[in-house]
This record gives sequence, structure tokens and C-alpha cells, in this order.
Amino acid sequence: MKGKATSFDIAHQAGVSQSTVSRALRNSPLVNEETREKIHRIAKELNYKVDKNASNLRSQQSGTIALLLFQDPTSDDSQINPFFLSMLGSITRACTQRGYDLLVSFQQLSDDWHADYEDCHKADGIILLGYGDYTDYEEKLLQLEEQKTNYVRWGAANEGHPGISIGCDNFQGGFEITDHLIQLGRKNIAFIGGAGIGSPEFFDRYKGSCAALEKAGLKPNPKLQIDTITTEQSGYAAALQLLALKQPFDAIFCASDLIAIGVIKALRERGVKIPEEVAVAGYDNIPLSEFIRPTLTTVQQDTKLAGEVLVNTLIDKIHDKSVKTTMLPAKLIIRESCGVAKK
Amino acid sequence: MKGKATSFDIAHQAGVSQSTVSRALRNSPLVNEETREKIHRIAKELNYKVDKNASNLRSQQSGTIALLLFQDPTSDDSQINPFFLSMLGSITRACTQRGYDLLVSFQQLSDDWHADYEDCHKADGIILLGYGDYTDYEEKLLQLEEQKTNYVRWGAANEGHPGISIGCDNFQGGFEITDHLIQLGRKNIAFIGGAGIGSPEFFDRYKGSCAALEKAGLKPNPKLQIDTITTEQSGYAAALQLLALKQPFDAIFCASDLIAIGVIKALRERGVKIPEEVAVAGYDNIPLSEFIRPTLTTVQQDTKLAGEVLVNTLIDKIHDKSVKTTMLPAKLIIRESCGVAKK
DNA sequence: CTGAAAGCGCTTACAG
DNA sequence: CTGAAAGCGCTTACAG
Repeated sequence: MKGKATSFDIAHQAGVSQSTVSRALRNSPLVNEETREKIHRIAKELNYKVDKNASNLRSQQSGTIALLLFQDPTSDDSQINPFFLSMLGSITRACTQRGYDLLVSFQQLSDDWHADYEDCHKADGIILLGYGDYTDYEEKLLQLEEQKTNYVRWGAANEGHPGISIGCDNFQGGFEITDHLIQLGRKNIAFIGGAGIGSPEFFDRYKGSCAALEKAGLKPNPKLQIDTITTEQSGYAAALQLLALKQPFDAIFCASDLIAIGVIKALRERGVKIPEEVAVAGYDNIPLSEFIRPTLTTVQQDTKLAGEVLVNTLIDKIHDKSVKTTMLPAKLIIRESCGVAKK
Repeated sequence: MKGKATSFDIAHQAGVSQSTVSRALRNSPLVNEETREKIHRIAKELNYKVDKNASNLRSQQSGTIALLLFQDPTSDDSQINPFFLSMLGSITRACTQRGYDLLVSFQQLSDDWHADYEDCHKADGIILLGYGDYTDYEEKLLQLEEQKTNYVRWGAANEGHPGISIGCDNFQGGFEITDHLIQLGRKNIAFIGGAGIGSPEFFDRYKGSCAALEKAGLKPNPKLQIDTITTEQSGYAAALQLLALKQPFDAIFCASDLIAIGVIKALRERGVKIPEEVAVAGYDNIPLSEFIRPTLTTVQQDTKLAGEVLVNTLIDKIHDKSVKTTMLPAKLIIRESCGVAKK
């Protein structure tokens, strides 16, 4: 046989019409069982596979989801935040489970990505993942809305943001870890990570942290908040910046584990003892966090659950079911880097 | 306008035929420049995107590559070997660079994956990635060959394997790290990892290790080789097994970093000093390896290069260029876990 | 340089 | 339960 077999080849061999073949292969109840089995057998013999381009074109859907992963424009090409890598893994798995294919693409926030995947029928919907300045982001989100693109976004699950978001309860996470630090006797808690509308997730973590301080009758010191992006290097730089301020502090809550790793490196180099002199906390619970020394106290975002919720929500949206922005619980993971209660 | 715009809508507005629109949009030199610009402008206004299903169906190609990632059936669902995650990242990036889309899918080696992606025209070619028993694998590889599927595989770049493989020079890597251990005065070097035709990559590392021993006039002790799969847990178990043998050894060369991490954990729990009493070496240079204590001496596989070579080779194959199995150099990364020279 | 027409391989009303 | 036919939205010979 030359080239790939088509449904007509099968029809010919089976002595039925091509329509019947199409029905049989999709296990339509309309087809006589005997005929169906025969067709399945011949299909197998001929090594026949449905041409997805043809079936998608005809049925106007693709059975495919596109995952767009944004990266900090500054980040090294080879280095992807392990947290997103975990998400990628769990999203891939969730798609497989639901029988969807997954197209993966890395993007710069500045790229002209917002119209591509769904519009050209390569995907039925889009998952948006990644950090970046939210203010750059929002405009494109609004365009997606306008085009009625099916999409869900991993991020801050705030009211007022366009579209559907799935995110961790960042406020709660920030609150709990700060509360934990306070319980351990820390009073001057610095925050390293963006705290503004450009990074709403980090901002929520910061707000949660401030709320915990206030609840304990402590006043957040705005001088102890340092903006930074999510890389080890920038965490390192931010820690040096913090030390240079000569403001007293006895703990640092880092907006991500990657930042915390850089911070720990900087403190060690300066001879600051962790956690005796300064406690360090992270956020994300990336696999690395339990291997660095000291092991990192952090907040877990359940990537497995997150991937499933993202995929399920998007698929529901594709099927016009009603979906809503969802906040996933944050979970405090206590290890060594914040020490234990001072007696 | 109801629904998405088609090339006919543009043709209508531009006052030309649909064929001309199609040509103009693909920047065919056949089209008058003025007409082309007009068409591009209208396309933009109407937010038109070429329907990929239609164009793929017609032109019989997809501009898409499928990445199939196999996992150890025993591995925890949530845990993917970080080495493969890095590969996934670099492959994604390489695809973006070459203008190809990437479909990602996780598979069990036992699944009926071997016929799916290319045959149903979802992808022009397949990249195979992952560990697993090679003997299970080979049969399906042969089927791919028979179907004339375009594929490349990450793995042992051995003669005699079907198809095209891209892989690290595992023999060289095993040789160099063992040679390094010998230079440091180690004489009884254990190997943890499969050494047989089921895991040809590990086997090559083992062979390289044995070659280094022999070159130094030492005899490899087969009792010091323990089969295991690539997870932290199985590395842990294998180390305990090795200790129980009561065979003397002063170094362990682990077939992967993940195994090494488990081994280190086991040795520490048993009070064995690393590297004073036993040196531990890994393979892969995963990001974790520089963060565990002691930091891990290991062999780097250049994932960035590997991803590029895999993608470029596959694309060449798709375009019927001649391609060949390629071996990438291994690079020794010296850290703390093997110690320094004994005086 | 442009247009009319065929056709990629399916799915799905429609008719029986 | 089955078949003949239309049509998804393109690309690409073919003719001019």
C-alpha cells in the first residue's frame, strides 16, 4: 500500500461505505456490532489512524490545549523556575488523563502571543503560566477576553482581574508563614519580592505577611521590603541591598524559594547565621528546598492539584460550562531555616 | 462578524479571489505587492488567522513535533527526574526557535504509543525521551522503523540500535569520573545502577568505569555492582543493600544524580562519612546536585545542546536530509562528594 | 500576476 | 442500521 491508509481504503476492504467506517471507528451506537468489529480489525491490519487534521477541520475542534509559559525576560535561557517545571509536569499529566493533547510553548511577555493558538484552531483553549509584570499582562488578557478565547491563567486569584484565574491563596500563605516567624520570636521581618500591582501574587503574600504582623501588634517596616524578580541571582543581590540598609531585621520572608536560595547564599557569605541571627522563609516548596542547607521553611503550592484544576477548568470552559476563579489552599512546610522557638 | 473570519471573507473585502488571499498571506512572490499589503491589512483588521487544520490537511504536514516522555512505571506520579525536565525545557525552546510546535505527552513504556502521533498527522516527527528497560523498547522502535516514522531518541548512541539516537558519551563519562576517583586514591569502587542490555546508557557508564579501573591495574569487583532504577528511593535501598554485603569499598559511582542523592542519605544515616570513608559520584548534573551536602561530584550532560541537536536532527530527518546518531561529550564536574587528593 | 476548480480526509445532517 | 453527499478552510496545480 502506498502512503497512509484512509477511511476509504477500509470501506473498500470491508465492503461498506466510508460513512459507516467513520461511525464504526468512533464507536457510534448506530453501527451494527459485527460490522464495527470487522472495521476495527481491518483498521488495525492496515495500521490506520484517523487523520486529526481532517477530523478537527470537520468537527471544528482540536482536542488540544496550548500551554504558554512566560519567562522573566532577564532570566538565563537555560534556567526555568523549578516551580513552573513542576506545573508543566502536572499539567501534562492532567491533559493526558483527560484525553487532550498539550502544545507547549515558551514566550516572552512582550511577544505577540495573545492571538495565536486558539485562533488558528491549533488548540481549543490556552493555559497561561508564568511570572512577569502583571501590568504588561493585563492588556493582552483583555484582548483574549474580547476575542472570546478560552483561557485560564495561573496567578493571583483576585477580583477585578479579567478572565478566570487559578491560584494559590497567597494572602493566607504569607499570613501563615509570618505568623510562624512571629511565634518563633521574630519581630523585624523583611520581605524580598515585588509588592505592587505589577506582581499581584507576591503582593498578596506581602499583604498576608503585613496582616500577620499587625495582628500581633507589630508594625510592618516598609523599608524592609525590597523589590526583586524571581531568580537566585536577584535574591542574592536583594539580600546584599537589605544588609546595606543597616535597618535591624531578624527574619526574611522571600516571595519565592528561588529568591530564598540566593538570600541564604548572600547571608552565609556575610557570616550571618541562619536561623540564629536571621530566619529565612521561602515560598513554593520546590524540590530543591528540602536539600539546601539549612533546609528551607516554605509554603507549599500543590502543583499536582493546581495542574488538574487548571486543566479541568479550561476543559469545562471549552464545553461552555460555568467556571470560576479558584483559590487553592497554601500549606506551611516547616524545616530548619526559621529555627525553632526561642525559650 | 459571526464566527472566525476565513480567507473568503478577506477575498470578498479585498475584491480578489480566495487563491490570491492564500498566496498573499504566505508571502508568495507571485502576488502583486500592493495587493499583498492590502490583504495583510484586511487580515489584521479582521483578526484573521490561518486555520492550521485546513492548511495542514491540504499540505499534508503539521509543523509540529511530538515529545514522548517515558517514565519508570514505579516512579511516583508527581516526581519526574529533573534531568528530563531540563531536557523538556531545552527541547521546547529549540522547537520554538525552529518555528515548530511541540506536543508533549507522558507515556508508560507499556502503552501503545508507538503508532500514534505521526500516523494521525498530529506531528511530523517524534522525539523519544526517558528511561526504561531497553529490551521492552527496542521492539517498538523496530515498529517505528517499519512504519517509516520520523523519530529520534535520546539514549545510548550505540551501533546496532535501530534508528537515530542522540546521547551523551556515557562510556567517556564513566571513564572520567572513575579515573578521577582513582586519582584521589580510591581503589574499590562500587557501581549502583543497571549494568545490562536493559539499560544501555547505564551499562556504558559502567563499562567506562571498568575500563578506567583496568587501565589503572585494578580489577572491577562484580559484587560491587547493584542494579537499580533511577529514583532517590531505589538509590537509598541499593546503598543499604551494598552495605549489607560486607564487601569493602571506598567509593560509589552512581549511574544518576537521583540515585546518588538516595545513596548519600543512606550512608549518612548509617554514619558513613562522605567523602572521608566513602566517596560518592553521580551522573547528570541536575540543578540539585550543587545544593545537596556534600555538593555532588558528577558528570554533566549538556541539556541545552542535547535539546538543540535532537530537534535539529529530527527536522533534518523530516526534510529527508541525511542524519546520523550523535554522541555528545560528557563533562566531569568536580565538587565535594569525592573529596580531594589524599596526601 | 490572478482566478476557477479540485481535493486533502474526515464528520454529519439527510434520506432511506 | 447504512449510504450518498455536502462541506470544514485551506493549498496548489492548471489555465490564462
